[in-house]
Amino acid sequence: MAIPLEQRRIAADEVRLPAGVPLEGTKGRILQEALRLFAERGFHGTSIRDLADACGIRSATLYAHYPTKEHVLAELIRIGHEDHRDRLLRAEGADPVSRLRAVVRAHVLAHAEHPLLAVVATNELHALSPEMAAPALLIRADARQLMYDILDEGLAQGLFEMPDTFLVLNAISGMGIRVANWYGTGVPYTPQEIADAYADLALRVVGAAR
Amino acid sequence: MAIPLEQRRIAADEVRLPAGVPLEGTKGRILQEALRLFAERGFHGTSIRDLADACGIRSATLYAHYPTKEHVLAELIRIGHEDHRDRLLRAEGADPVSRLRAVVRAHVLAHAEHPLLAVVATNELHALSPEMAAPALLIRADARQLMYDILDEGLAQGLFEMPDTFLVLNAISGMGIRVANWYGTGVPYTPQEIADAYADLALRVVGAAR
DNA sequence: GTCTATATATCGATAGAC
DNA sequence: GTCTATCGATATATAGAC
Repeated sequence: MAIPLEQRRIAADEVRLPAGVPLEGTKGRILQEALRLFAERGFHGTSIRDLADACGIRSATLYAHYPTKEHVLAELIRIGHEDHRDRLLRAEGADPVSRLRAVVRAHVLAHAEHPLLAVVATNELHALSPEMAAPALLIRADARQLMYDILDEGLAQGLFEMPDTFLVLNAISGMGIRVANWYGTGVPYTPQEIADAYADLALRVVGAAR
Repeated sequence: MAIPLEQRRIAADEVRLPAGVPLEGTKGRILQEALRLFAERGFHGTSIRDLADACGIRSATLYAHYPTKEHVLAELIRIGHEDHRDRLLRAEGADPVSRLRAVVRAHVLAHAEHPLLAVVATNELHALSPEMAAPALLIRADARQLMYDILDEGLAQGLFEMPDTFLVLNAISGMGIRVANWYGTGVPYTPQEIADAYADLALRVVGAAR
């Protein structure tokens, strides 16, 4: 029986990876099918044979491309975190208001344009060994600091008016993260529209004078 | 090796269930250990032997209390959704502004006071069969409608000013859901303080005149 | 209700032929 | 690089004694 849309971890169907990720050949196929299955069922809910079946190969063939199942997950999580980081680093603005707008847009776009990847990166990190998870944790810490800097600067310049930086950062971050879960089939907005709307909401949250 | 805090799915440590849930005896012990393990590692990442070991019993003994592992998860998800629903139903207010404040407070409190339960209810629903997931889906739909009604009424009365009800609802809902992931050890706020702060943020998000 | 013992299926991963 | 075949470990769940 098909799982109802509301029960799924993700509303999106389309399997998509950021530009530059090699999709050719069996290795690319494995990565895409792993993305779909890990997003839908989780890492531990997907067997090596589920993955091989989805790729149209035998399970032993997987090991010609990846040393273990965990390495496939680690690769997806690396791609997801690097894509998110690169988007944030490209987000620029002349002042805290426009910087916050740009960063929130980038954050939301990452989750709306690659929802499966974002769900895996967010929700399956715990399945990695601490050694394999470490690079993603560094990227996360940088992203967090980047957002803190914007909020602090907006406060210092008297542009923002917030009850608490920590809580506001978590609120803005969290509402973007959840986009990956609900954006997909049947949602009548483009990722750009959602990003724009959420950037406006973030500016309200920080109390930016408008 | 212990998993670093930042890699965990949850920051909270304390295993707690809502008032009224029976905790006595082996059955209560199983429920509490399952809550801890399913929140930390996920349903598919927890074996029946992991659970039995945590309870200090043999795996066969589990089946004297629950017919399958899935039934243990279903029970936790039922408790989580019913607690959340009951909190929302108790949230009252004379006008849309105070109703929204009360509902957001209740939503956030549910996630901050029972973060493990909320993480399991939110993130492991997909692991249930559609039949066992159905009751939770009904409760979710009701909660969503309840929030929609408040936003619509606030708009109709000219108290709120929003770009889009759907996006705003998802934003407010999402920032509360994520509280379950980050609230816990080392966070220097009480659930009440977070709930109050997030209620203020939600009022900013809906553009409530203040 | 809890145990020992085990049935049966599936797990991740490997060996070796082609 | 892909296959067939299989290893050894582990999965969920059950049978039957106490």
